[in-house]
Amino acid sequence: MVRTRFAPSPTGYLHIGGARTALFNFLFARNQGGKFILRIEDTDVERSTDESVQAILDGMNWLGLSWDEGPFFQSKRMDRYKLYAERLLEEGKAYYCYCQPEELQERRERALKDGKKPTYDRRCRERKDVPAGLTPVIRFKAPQEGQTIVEDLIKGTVVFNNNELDDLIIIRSDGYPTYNFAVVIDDVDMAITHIIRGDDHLNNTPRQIQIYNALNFPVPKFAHVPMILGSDKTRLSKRHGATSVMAYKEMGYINKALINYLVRLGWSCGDQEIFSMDEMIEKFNIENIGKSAAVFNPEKLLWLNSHYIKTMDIDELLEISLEYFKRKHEILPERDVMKRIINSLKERSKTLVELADSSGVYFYDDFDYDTESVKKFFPDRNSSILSYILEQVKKKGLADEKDFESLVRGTAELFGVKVVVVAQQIRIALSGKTVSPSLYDIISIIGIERTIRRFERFMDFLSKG
RNA sequence: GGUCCUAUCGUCUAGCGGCCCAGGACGCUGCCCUCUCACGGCAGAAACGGGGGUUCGAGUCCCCCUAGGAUCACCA
Repeated sequence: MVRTRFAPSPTGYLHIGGARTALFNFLFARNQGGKFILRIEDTDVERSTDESVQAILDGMNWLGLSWDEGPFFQSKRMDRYKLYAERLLEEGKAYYCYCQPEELQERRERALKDGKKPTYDRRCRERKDVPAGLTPVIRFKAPQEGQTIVEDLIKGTVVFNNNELDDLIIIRSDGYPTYNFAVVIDDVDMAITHIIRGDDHLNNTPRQIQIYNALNFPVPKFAHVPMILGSDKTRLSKRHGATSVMAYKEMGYINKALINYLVRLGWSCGDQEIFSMDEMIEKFNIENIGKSAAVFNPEKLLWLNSHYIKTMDIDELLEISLEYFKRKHEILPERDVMKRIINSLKERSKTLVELADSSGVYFYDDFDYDTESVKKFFPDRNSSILSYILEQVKKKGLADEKDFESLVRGTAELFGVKVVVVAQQIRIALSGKTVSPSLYDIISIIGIERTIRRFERFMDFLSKG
């Protein structure tokens, strides 16, 4: 049975890179009929916060990445790490080290200055005495000869010389385990079969394999996925814009669009660009994950978002866009009117924020008139075309869109002007601008009464010069 | 600096020795559609980092160079 995991440290929100790692783990588990486990790596007491834990959970939930087990917390598993550290100690595979952080730091810097490798010199390895007043750390006795080989599902076979790897600390002086140790114990306890994570961990992998070996644990399969880079090809960070998953929700992105964007960043399935969650699960595989880093491209994400806005079921679109409309307007019309509003706006909105922002024309009757537009389409402030149309509407009403169109065309012909001119004059009267949704959409949604009022208000405005 | 990873249009990518004078997508440009803005449709510009091999044949395999990235903590 395949078991994968996502193991973030709660030192901030769920970011784009983490979300993609989580997604790949999720998809692989689902594709294989396995389990997806969530684990919080909070052994760094200084930097871990409860808010971050919540932020990560929120992000996962919004993206729809549901986990089967957990969340497990490393901070609640201290006895497990202690147990195995002691076992290594007993078997002579680990030892106490009394070197203090300051002196280690100093030695590292000196080595670096002399152009040497800044590795730990193993000086406490054979130490027998117990210095008073010093709390020790526990170090892993790493093999000094031979090689450690990582068989990576994405990168292939990667060979590390053991003399490159030093005796890493597995238990800190405060009793907390370090990452490379805790991660091994956890993955074994949770029976993880496939470790899919960012390739910034590739260099850690041989150390972890050595610990698996020392403890006689079976080594899981590794798949190191390439990083996500910013537009300047450096690691994606705040400098490149929003990196928090929830910030994208704030900006009006749809979870499905973000997921869809993320899955295609580093993974492909022929020429297919659009994937539903079910399709992703069905088609996802590790073989088609690329080997090189990918640059995050906000334009493509925006395109996907607008695609989902355009093609999404209207009821669903209404549901998810409601909160954005509520942010913008005190009261909202009833459901079916909202649907018509959204339908008229969705073709020209790339985000849900844009969708809500562009809805003003349906909500307010007391808008300002854009001076440039008025100047352009009413150079002598003549409202005769509008008053003719108003007259016709009052007399005959408007049956449907066809009716409206023939009225506009008929009017254009009658006054000897282009259809565009008539349309734009109406548009300005109805919206104050030269850009708006389709005229008949506006008229039919706000109703004939408000349409007439807007006409009269504008003609009044014109006459006052 | 050591170690490790990577290298096809600006970007995401297809390509797993001949189907490639390299395909798709975003973006860009032009045209069409059109009551504006959009949507949509059509067309176009745009790439195998460089050098050596292997082979009848290389974007595809090997080596070197170059360029990016990652990592070298009592962070994860």
